[in-house]
Amino acid sequence: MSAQVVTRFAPSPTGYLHIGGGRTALFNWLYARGRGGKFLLRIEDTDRERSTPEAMAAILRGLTWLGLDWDGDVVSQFARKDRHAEVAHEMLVRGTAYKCFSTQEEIAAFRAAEEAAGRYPVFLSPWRDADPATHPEGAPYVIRMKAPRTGETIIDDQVQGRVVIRNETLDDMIVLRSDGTPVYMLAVVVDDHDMGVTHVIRGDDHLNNAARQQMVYDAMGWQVPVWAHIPLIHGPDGKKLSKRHGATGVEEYQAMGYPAAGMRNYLTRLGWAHGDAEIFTSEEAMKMFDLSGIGRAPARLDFKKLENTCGHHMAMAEDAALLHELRAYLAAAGREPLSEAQNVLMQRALPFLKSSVRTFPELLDKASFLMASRPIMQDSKAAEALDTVSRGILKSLTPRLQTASWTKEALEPILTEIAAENGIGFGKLAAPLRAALAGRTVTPSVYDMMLTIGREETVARLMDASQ
RNA sequence: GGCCCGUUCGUCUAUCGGUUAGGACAUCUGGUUUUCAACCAGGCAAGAGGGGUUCGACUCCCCUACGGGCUGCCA
Repeated sequence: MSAQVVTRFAPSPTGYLHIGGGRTALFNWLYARGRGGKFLLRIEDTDRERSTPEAMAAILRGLTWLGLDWDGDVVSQFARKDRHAEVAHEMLVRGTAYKCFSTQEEIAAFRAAEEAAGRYPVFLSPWRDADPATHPEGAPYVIRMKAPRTGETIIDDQVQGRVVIRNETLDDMIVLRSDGTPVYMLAVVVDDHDMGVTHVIRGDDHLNNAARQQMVYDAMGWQVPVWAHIPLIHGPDGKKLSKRHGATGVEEYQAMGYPAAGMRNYLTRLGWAHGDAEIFTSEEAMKMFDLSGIGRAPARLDFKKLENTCGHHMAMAEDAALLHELRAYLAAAGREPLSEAQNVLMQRALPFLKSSVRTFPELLDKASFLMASRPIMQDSKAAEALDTVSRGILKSLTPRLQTASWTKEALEPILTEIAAENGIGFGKLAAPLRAALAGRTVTPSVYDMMLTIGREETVARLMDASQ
């Protein structure tokens, strides 16, 4: 019987949810959900200077949009500071940590001297093995971990493999500051242990830190979690993803109109693979996802593929869910909401509209014929299609539409007949029809449009255009 | 500077010592079509460089180059 899997996502609330962070959260979610485990959320807000409630709210919004639900309450790391301090003092008792009275000036001087001598600037505290009797009374101190000076620390990473770090390159890191507050490196370990985290899946910028953290686990006699350090996401030019590449925040992608399911699929495949699987639902991804499928090289963002993936998910989506997400998009992008009438028409049009669009803006563009209201304004190309002859044809068409039953089967013969009577191909008839119905030359099928807006509106638009 | 990680088509990747190095996106060509898409068929396209190990290396080892990360009383 194996213990339940517990993963977590632990962002710092210093800004919006970064796309890389979103993917890290996604991997943790997928791994836990696919194994009946728990996915926890912890906010690393110990840096009081940079942490803001706005940032925390933005991160939660980002995760929610991505569809990543977490178990239990959000844990505040700052709120657990007493527990962290307690562990630091327990390390003191165990003899795996010590009080260090060195001032920052002394440390800086030590480092400068080491560097000048061409050695590693690793600080070696003179208080490491000092007799407590020699401790200065009432002087401020930090608690440092008594890290092994020799040998090596081995991180058995599920993605990076066996990483060996020589202990001499690591210093006795501070676990508790002189003001009694814990340092991140201690807080993560204590929190992960207390929360029962079994698998730590995070960015590989923490790979080196893992060695230090593992020392804390060892010092406390706690079980080390399974490590999985995933590569960061890069911009299209291969450099670290930053603002100049465009969108880096998850919420920006929502505002650009990418469907969340497509975003999840794309992000899952970015840096992870399972054979030739490309398009899949989250449920399928949960079944397939495993740590061994994660690549070791950083991946670049490719908007073309993102769009393509989103296109598949648009087509796969259920109409009701898609309509719901469309309205959420409109709100997120600050666009005008659908009117009652537009909502009804949209429901009718979604089945054929969704099959050929990638994003919500594209969907709305294809739906412009139902978003517009009379009189329909023609763009220049559409106006060209409405020459005198065409207007006459449209005019002769309207009486027949009045009596036809409103199905594609019934309309098709009427339109082909009209085209034949006028000695033109169907294509020549479709152009002015498009212009009259949508005001453009690029539109969905004329039948789909007519069926969507209905007989009355169709006839009215044709009459308008034939004037 | 030191330490750690990485490098297969333009991009995401498969391969886990023996393959015509496969798939997807993009791109190009053709087909279909009432327009744009979508769709269908096909084409182009890759193991960073150099040394080893081996009967045989994209796969294992070393060096170099390039990219990234860490090196804080930040997280």
